[in-house]
Amino acid sequence: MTARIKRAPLSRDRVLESALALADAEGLQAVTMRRLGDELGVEAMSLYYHLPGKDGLLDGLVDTLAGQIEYEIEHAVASRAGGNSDTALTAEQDWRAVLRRRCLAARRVMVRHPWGPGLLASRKAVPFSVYLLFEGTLATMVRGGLSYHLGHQALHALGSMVLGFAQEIFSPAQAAGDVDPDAADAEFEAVATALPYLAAMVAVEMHDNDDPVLGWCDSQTEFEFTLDLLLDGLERKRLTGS
Amino acid sequence: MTARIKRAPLSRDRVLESALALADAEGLQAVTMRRLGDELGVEAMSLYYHLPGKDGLLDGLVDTLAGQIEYEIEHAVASRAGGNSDTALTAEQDWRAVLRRRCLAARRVMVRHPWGPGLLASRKAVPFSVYLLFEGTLATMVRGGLSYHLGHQALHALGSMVLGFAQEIFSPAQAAGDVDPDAADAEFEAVATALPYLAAMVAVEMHDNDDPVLGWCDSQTEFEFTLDLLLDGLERKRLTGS
DNA sequence: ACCTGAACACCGTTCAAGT
DNA sequence: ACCTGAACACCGTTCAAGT
Repeated sequence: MTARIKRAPLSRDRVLESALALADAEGLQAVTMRRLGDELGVEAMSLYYHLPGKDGLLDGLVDTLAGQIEYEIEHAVASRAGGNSDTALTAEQDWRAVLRRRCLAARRVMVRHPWGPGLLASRKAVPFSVYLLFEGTLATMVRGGLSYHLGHQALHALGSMVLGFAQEIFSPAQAAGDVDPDAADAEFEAVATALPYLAAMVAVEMHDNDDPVLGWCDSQTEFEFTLDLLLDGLERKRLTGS
Repeated sequence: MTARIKRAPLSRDRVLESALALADAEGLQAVTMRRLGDELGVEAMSLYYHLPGKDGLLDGLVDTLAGQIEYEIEHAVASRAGGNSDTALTAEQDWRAVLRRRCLAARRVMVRHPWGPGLLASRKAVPFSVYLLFEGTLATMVRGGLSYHLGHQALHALGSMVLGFAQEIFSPAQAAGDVDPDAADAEFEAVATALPYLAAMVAVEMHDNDDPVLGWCDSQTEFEFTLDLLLDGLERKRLTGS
C-alpha cells in the first residue's frame, strides 16, 4: 500500500470556510465550483455531495456573514463613549446607541468582506439569517419607542445603507418560491413565531395600507422618506455651517 | 439570386438598444454575447466588431442609464408642488428642491430598469457618465450654500441611496487603470476641466485631510455621517410621534 | 458514505478566413 | 468594412459508476 496523504474529510463547513477565504483573497467571481474543488484537493463534483449546488453555497456564505455580524454585535465594544458595555444602559433607554452599534458591527463585517453587499444583492430571496438581523434591529427600535411604521421605514433606510442595496423586504412567499398559498400561510406562521417584531410590523402596515398599489411595502414611500430625512439633515448642517 | 431579407446593419447603438431590451425582459444575467447575437440575428462574434467586448457592452449600458437620468432631470415635472417648472425658483434659492428632483429622476430610471444598481455595482470603475451626474449634484449643493466637505458627505449618502451601492468615488487613477503617474495627472487635469466642482471638492478635501489612513475619501467617516443623520432624524420623528 | 469521470449545455474571447 | 467558423479555456450540473 502506498502511504497516501489523507486529507481531512470534506464537510459543508469546510467548503464554506474555503469559499470565504477564496472570496476574500480573489473576489467573489473566483468562487467557482471547479476552482473551489481545486482549493480543497477534490473534484468539483464532490462538492455537490455536501451542498445543494452553487446557489446553496452562496446562501451558505450569506449565513456565514450574518453570523459574523451577530457575533460582532454581541462582542462590540462601544466605540464612542469608551466606557464598558455592562453599564445600566439598556435598549429601552438608548435605542440610538444600540442601533448605532448594530450598524457599525454590520459595516465592520462588510468592510472585512467587501464582496458582501454584492453577494447579498445577488440572492433572489433574503435569507432567514438576514431576517434575524432585521428582527433584532426592529426590536431595538420598537422597544425604544418608535412606531412600527417608523421602524419599517428605518429598516429600509438603514438596511440599504449597511448592506448597500435596497429591495423589497419580507415577502416570504416570493422568498421561498412557494406556489401553494396554504404552504405559504403555514410557513408565514412558523416564521412569525421566530420573528415576532417583524410579524407585528407586517400586521400593522398591512392594516394601515388602504391603497396597496405596489404591495404593502411601497418602497417609493421608503425612498422619499429617507431622501427627505437626509435633505432635512443636510439643511440643518448647512445652517450651522459645517 | 435569392431575395434575402436584408437586416438593418449592426451598430453600437443597435446592440446597446437590444441589450437594454433584453435586460428589461429577462434580467441582466440573460445579457450574454451569444444570446445578444441571437436576438440581433447575428453570430456572437460579430458584436466584437462594434464593441470592445462584454465589459464594453456593460459600460455602454451604464452610459445609457446615465443618459436617461440626465433626460429625466431635464424633463422632470415637479412632483410635489404641482406648479410648472418655469417659475423663478433657481438652484441657488432652493437647492433642496432641485436635489430632490434629481434623486427622484434617478430613482425613476432605476425603477424602470431594476438591474441598474446591480450593473453599477458590477463595474470596477465609475464610468464618466456617472461622474457627470455627481458633478451636477455637487454643483447644486455648493451653489446652494453647502461646503465642499458637506457636499462630499452628501454625495456618498445620496449616491448610496439612489444607486443602491456605496463605494469609493473619484479615484481617477484606479478608474482608468493607469500605471503611469504622468498619464494619470494629465487625465486628472482633463477630467477636472469637465468636472470643476468635483475637482474643487477633491482639492479641498485633500488639503483638509491630515491623516490619510484610508485615502482621502475615508468612507468610514461618510458611513457614520449618514448613519447619524438618519438616527437623528428618526429620533426627531419619534418625538413628534410618527 | 463519499468521491470521480464523462458528458451536456452553456460562457467570453481569439484569430484566421470569408464576402 | 463587416461578419463567420472553428477553436480554446472556462462555467454549473447530471448521472452512472467506482471504492
